[in-house]
Amino acid sequence: MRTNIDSISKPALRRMPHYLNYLYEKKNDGVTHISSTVIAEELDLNPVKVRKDLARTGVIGKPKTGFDVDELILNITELLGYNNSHEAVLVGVGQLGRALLSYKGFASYGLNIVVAFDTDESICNRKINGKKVFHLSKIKELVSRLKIRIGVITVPAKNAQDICDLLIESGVLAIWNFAPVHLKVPDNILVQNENMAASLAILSQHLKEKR
Amino acid sequence: MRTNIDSISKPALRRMPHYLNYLYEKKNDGVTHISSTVIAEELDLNPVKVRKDLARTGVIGKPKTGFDVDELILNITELLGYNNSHEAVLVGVGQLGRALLSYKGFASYGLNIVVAFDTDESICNRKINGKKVFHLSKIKELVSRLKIRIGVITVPAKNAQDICDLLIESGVLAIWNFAPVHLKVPDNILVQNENMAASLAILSQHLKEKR
DNA sequence: ATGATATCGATAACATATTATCGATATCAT
DNA sequence: ATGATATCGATAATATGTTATCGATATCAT
Repeated sequence: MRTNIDSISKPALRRMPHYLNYLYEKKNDGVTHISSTVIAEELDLNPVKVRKDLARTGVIGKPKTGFDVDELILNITELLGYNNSHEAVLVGVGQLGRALLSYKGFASYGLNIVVAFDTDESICNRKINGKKVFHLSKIKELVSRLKIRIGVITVPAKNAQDICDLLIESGVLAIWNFAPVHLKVPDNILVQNENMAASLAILSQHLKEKR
Repeated sequence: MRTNIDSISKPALRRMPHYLNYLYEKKNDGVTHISSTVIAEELDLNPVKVRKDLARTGVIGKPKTGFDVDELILNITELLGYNNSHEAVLVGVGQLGRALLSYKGFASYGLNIVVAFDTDESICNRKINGKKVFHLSKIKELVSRLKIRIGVITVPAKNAQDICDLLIESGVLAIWNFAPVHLKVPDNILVQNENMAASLAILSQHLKEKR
């Protein structure tokens, strides 16, 4: 059994950003302390689960008062690595790629897409939201020189594996994959699939059950 | 204990589109039969898990031969409701909204975004990818008249709850939420959060563990 | 035909995640 | 000060999801 002190379950980790959003809202409303009960209520979670998650951040709550909002925000932000921002590159400047490049919100999540790549000459050497688009042939040189660790894949399914390989060759350690394919990678590389189809499956199932 | 014959776990459901993609690839390569072992190998899953998932589709495999690819494709497609397409509306025609409107791929997932809404007059009454953008004030009338059941929310966080309420009032049963907030909804309504921040959390954690 | 083998499908063991229970403690009202 | 109460945090119970085991069966080679 691996009881790493630093290990945190993926489900728990995925909940953290939710807590953070919620806490920011509350802080904005002038709230300084909040109980796990209330959080659970408003986020439709089990209070015990919330307490467990929050305990994981190292913040300790006070009976009758709850947790210090600022302290929670600080620790969750730290835990999620939103402070020390990660630089990333994006490959595939289609509609979706463009949307992600234009999205200002990633900064607050500690992600900073610094450059993009595409094979289409007509898009290259432009800027989108201040980020320059290079031809794919430049990727290895740039990624390794800039020591980029995250690659975002927004190319068509059929090209995704090749791009993935290229990214890993260039030194990328984690891949955010928007292409609907399973990517083959070495053990030490993480692939996070952004899985629209899977979400749709759940929506569709819900509608089926309603009928 | 609820042992509904029709119930399928969410994790399993989320895996289904993966199988489907993979099976299409294989079919394309001329493969007619495939074993759970091979699928598991290539998708980095446990073979038993694959068998369980496939069993859930109703297809029965043959020892030594494996499962019939066409049959699997058919049944999974059915299970996921990709045949009887669901019509949806999208609210919030910003960068992301536009990208989703332009994405042709949803059709094959049984999702059809038919119209979009926004409050910005300057975007209204145009078409994006053949889908007309209406002013938000028209939403209730249109959604209820067209009997739309799915709403896609791509508005800023602060407006999301209001839009959500509006959609539900108009008769929507399932919501695909891209705004980073927790939406409060009645029990019978499903919210599927597309959770970029959560995915980023996992990426970031991986990088932290590498260091 | 017969035996070897790949594969299935069912059951059981295990791991993980969620929920329930309960004693301890800080705050608040009296 | 004192007692009532909300809340925490630890431990236990449950549920869910994953993995292992194993007998049964269809195919293939001899």
